[in-house]
Amino acid sequence: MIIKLFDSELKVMEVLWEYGDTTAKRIAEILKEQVGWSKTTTYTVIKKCIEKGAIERKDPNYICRPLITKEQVQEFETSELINKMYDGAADQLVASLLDSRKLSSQEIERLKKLINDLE
Amino acid sequence: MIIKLFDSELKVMEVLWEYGDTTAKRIAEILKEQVGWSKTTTYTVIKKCIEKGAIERKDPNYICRPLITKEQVQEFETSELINKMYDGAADQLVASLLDSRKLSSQEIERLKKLINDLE
DNA sequence: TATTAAGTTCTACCAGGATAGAATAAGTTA
DNA sequence: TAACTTATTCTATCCTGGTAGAACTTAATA
Repeated sequence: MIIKLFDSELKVMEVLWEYGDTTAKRIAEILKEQVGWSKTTTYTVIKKCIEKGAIERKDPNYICRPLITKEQVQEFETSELINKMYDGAADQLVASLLDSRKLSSQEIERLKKLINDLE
Repeated sequence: MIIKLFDSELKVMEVLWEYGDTTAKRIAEILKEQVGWSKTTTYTVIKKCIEKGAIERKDPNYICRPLITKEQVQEFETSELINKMYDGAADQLVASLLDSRKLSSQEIERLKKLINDLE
């Protein structure tokens, strides 16, 4: 399933991913605290997420449950970046990362292991 | 230098990166052809790029010259993604790429080489 | 120099995402 | 059931990026 989430929607999803299934009320409290959102804002955005199929809310307790994982969104956003900035070539992105020294030596070690252990 | 380029600005920059230094007129022609932009739109966006320091235009021929490279923008956009979606950890992004099978086996081979040859 | 054409800027409109106040619905308790 | 609280939606505003028409300026040419 491919859904483009806006930044505001992402904020709501992140609460769910971090805190697990919970009520709209609770999400509102958390976002009030974290980013100062009014209760209404949170409810509006939750509604959008439900309409988009990113959240479902079933009786009896009206618990909000994410229908997409953080990994799915990561993948989607990453694909967008690759298409927009790297001509669709994922390896160019990695090459650029290695190149730009954005990775610490520990990270590089970890990746080296990852990639060599592949398949 | 850190500049956030909007999508429209990126279009102009991409023309410069691809075609090399050239006149506003030429850029307008290309973007007219490529994406249907009116001449005015192109000029407006070029102006924004100049104000932002992404393009310079010097006498006598009013040639537009990019002041930032595609690589810089790639790096910037990639950083944004990493911060937004991967808690600032670049290696998580790479791990996710390996995981999601976005990379062909050729690409993986190439990366394996790249990473093992590092340092 | 007058006329025309090309280059550039000024200004404005439009769409969409972010945000929230007021209104309404639903649930609770006396 | 009335009074009150809490949950939810309706509607609207604001802001910003994308886009371009009209006006203006500069250059070319008759």
